[in-house]
Amino acid sequence: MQQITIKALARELQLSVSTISKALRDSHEISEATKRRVLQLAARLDYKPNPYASSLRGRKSRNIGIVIPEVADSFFSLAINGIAAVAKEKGYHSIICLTHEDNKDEQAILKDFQSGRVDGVLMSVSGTTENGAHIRALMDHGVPVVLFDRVLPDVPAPKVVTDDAASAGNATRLLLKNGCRQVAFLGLSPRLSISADRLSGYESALREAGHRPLAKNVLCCDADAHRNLLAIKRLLRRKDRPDGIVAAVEKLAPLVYQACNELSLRIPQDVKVICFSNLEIAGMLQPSLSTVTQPAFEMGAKAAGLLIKLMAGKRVEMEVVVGSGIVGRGSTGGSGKLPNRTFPNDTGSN
Amino acid sequence: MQQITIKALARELQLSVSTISKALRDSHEISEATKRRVLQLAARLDYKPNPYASSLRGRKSRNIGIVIPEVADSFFSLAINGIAAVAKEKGYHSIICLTHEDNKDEQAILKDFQSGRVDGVLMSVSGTTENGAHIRALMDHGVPVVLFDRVLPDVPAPKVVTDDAASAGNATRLLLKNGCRQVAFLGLSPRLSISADRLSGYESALREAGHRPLAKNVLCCDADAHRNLLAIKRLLRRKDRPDGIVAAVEKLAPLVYQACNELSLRIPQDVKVICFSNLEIAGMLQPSLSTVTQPAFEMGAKAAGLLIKLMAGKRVEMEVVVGSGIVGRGSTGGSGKLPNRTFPNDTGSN
DNA sequence: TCTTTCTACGAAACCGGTTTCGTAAATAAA
DNA sequence: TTTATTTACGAAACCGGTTTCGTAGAAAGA
Repeated sequence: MQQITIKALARELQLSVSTISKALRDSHEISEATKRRVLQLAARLDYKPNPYASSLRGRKSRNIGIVIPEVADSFFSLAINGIAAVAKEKGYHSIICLTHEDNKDEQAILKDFQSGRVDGVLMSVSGTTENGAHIRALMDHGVPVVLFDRVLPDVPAPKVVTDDAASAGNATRLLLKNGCRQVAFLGLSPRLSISADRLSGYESALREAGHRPLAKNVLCCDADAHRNLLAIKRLLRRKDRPDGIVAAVEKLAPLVYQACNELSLRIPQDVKVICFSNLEIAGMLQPSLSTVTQPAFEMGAKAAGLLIKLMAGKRVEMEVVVGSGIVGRGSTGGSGKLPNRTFPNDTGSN
Repeated sequence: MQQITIKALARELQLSVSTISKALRDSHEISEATKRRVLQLAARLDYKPNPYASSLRGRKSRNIGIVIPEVADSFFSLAINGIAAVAKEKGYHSIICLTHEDNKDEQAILKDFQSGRVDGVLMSVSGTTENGAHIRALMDHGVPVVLFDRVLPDVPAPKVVTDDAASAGNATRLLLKNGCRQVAFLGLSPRLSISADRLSGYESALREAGHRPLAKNVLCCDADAHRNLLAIKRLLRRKDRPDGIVAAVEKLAPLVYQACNELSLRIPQDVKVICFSNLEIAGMLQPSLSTVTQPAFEMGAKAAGLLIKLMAGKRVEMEVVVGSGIVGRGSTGGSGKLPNRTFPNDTGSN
C-alpha cells in the first residue's frame, strides 16, 4: 500500500526531494552522475510520480474529457480510438464519460468538469439536449471545448462535423433514383445539428426532385428503443406508407429492420433503407445495409488535435467539415449486389 | 480560468478555509447558520472542490480503472454500462483504458496505475497477454484488482466469468445435433481463460459425441482482422473442410460470414455457425446469427460490486460464475426460423 | 591573489483541499 | 460562584510533487 514517493528516493540516496524532482525532470541544475543514480533507483523501485500531486501544483491535469452519448455505437467507438491515439501521443489521458442520451447526466458531467478534473473537453451532445447553456458555462470557467459530430449552434466552440446536409441529400437522391415515391426521414431531436442538417439535406433533395417534404414523413426518435420501434411501425402501417427511409443515426437501422420484419415488409422491395452508420457488419445484414459512412476515426483525431492546440492557447479554425461517403448495398435495391461506393466529397477545410 | 477555490469562499465570508471545508462536509463543529451561509455562497458561485487536492490529501482518488481490449465490442460496451452504473452509485468515477489487444499497452496502463491514479482496477485481459505478472505487480502495490470475462489463472484476484466450458459445449452440441460432422473452433490465445475453457468445452462435447478433437480444426486468432480472415478462408478451403464453426469471440463472426461469402459457401447449408456474442443485430444478419449470449451488463455490475467491497477492505468470493444462454437462429440451421432459446443455466454463486 | 561566475544542491513556499489540535466564549455542572 | 464541558471556529500541518530562491564550493577571469 505504501506508495513509493519522492521522499523515499531522497532518503535512500541521501539527497533532498527537490534534487530528486529536478533529476527526474532532467533539470540542468543536476549533475549527470546524480541524475544517473536517481534514475537508476527510480527504475529499480518502479517509482511512479503521483499524478494528483503534479496536477495540483501544476494546475493542469493532462486529462481530457470525452463526453459522448454511448459507447455501443460504432461511430463513437471509432472516434474514441482517433481521439485516444492523438491524446496519448501528446501525453494526455482520456476520460470517457457517457451521457446515455440524457441531458441531466450530461449537465452533471460538465459540472464535475468545472472542478479542474480535465484540461479540455471533447463532446458530442446527447439527443435530449436542448441548448448549450451548460457547455457555455463550462467554457466560462476556462475549460476549452471542441464539439464533434453532434454539435449545437449556440455554442461558440470549434466544431468538427461531416457534410451532413450534402450526405443526407445524396442518400435521399439514391432512394429516389431507385424508385422511391415517398421517402421518410428518421432523426433525433431537431435541436441537434446532425438531425437538423441531415433533415434539411433530405428536404432539399426532395424538393429538387419535385417532391414536397411532408411533416408526417419525419420522425423524431429518442433513446427509448421500444418507443422508437413502435413509432417506426406506426409509420410503416400507414395506408400511404413510405417506400424509402433515410435514418440519421446508426441505432435506428436495426429497428427499421425489425419493424419491417414484424410487418412483413420486404427490404428493399417494399421499403428501401439507408442509414448513417459505421457498422462494420452493415454488409452482412439481412439484406445488406446501405450506409452513409463517416470518417469517424479521423473526426475524433481532428477534434483532439484542435483541442490540444486550444489548450496550448493557440487559435484554431471554428469549423472543420469532413466528407462522408455513401456505400450502396442491398437495402436500397438498385443495381445489384456490388456495392456502389461514392467517394467522400471532401469539403474539408483542414 | 481562475477556479473558485475554498480560499475565495473564505475571503468572501470572512471565515477561515478550515471552517469552509468543514461546513461543506457538514461537520458537527460548524453551526447551522454558518453552514447555511457557506452552502449558499458555494451554490451561488458554483463552487466545485478540486478533486486532485482531495485525492492528494485523502490518499484515494475515488476513481476506478477499467482496462479492456476495445470498446467496439458489444460485450464490453454493455459491461461498461454495468460497471459505470454501480460505480456512479457508489461515488466513483470510471476511467476507461483500451489495450487494443496489445499486451505492451496493457502493461503500460497498469504501470501508470501504480501511481495512485485509481483506487482499484477492473480488467479483461488482452488477447496477447501471456501471463499475469504485470497484474500481480500492480496488486503488490496495494491496488485491488477484479478480473472479468477474460481472466488469467495465475492471478490471485477475484474473477467474474461465465460458464465458458458449458456454454461452448452446448454450442458445439447444437451444431452436432443439427448434422455437423466436423466442427471447428475459433478462439484467441490459448493462454486466455475464455479461449482455453471454451476450447475444452468444445472438445468435451466432441468426445461425448464420439468425435476426436483435431488440432487442425482449432484456429487461434489475434487482433489482425485481415490475417484472421485469411486463416479462416484457409480453413474453409481445405478438402475436408469443417461444416460447423464455434467462434469464441464476437469479432470473428463477421469474418466467418465474409469468408463464406468470398468462398461461395452457404450458411447454414454448407457451414453452420455459432458465435459468442452480445450483438443486438445478430438476428438481422444474413443469415441471422446463432449466439452464445453472456449477461454482459450483469457481469460488469457484479465485478464492480466486488471491487468496491475489496477497496473497502472487505473479503469477497474469489470466483463468481454466471450463466450464458444460447440463442439458436438461422446460422445453425435446424428447426426453422423461430429462435430456440435456451435459458441461462445459472450456476452463479452470487 | 581576489573577485566573479558557474555548478550542484537544499530549504522552503506552493498547489487546494482535509484534518488535527488549540482556544475563546458560551453553557452546564458543582 | 467556581469549575467543567461544550460549541464554534482558526492556525497550521499535511498529502506529494514542482519551482523559486539562496548558497557553498569549484572554476574562471582579472
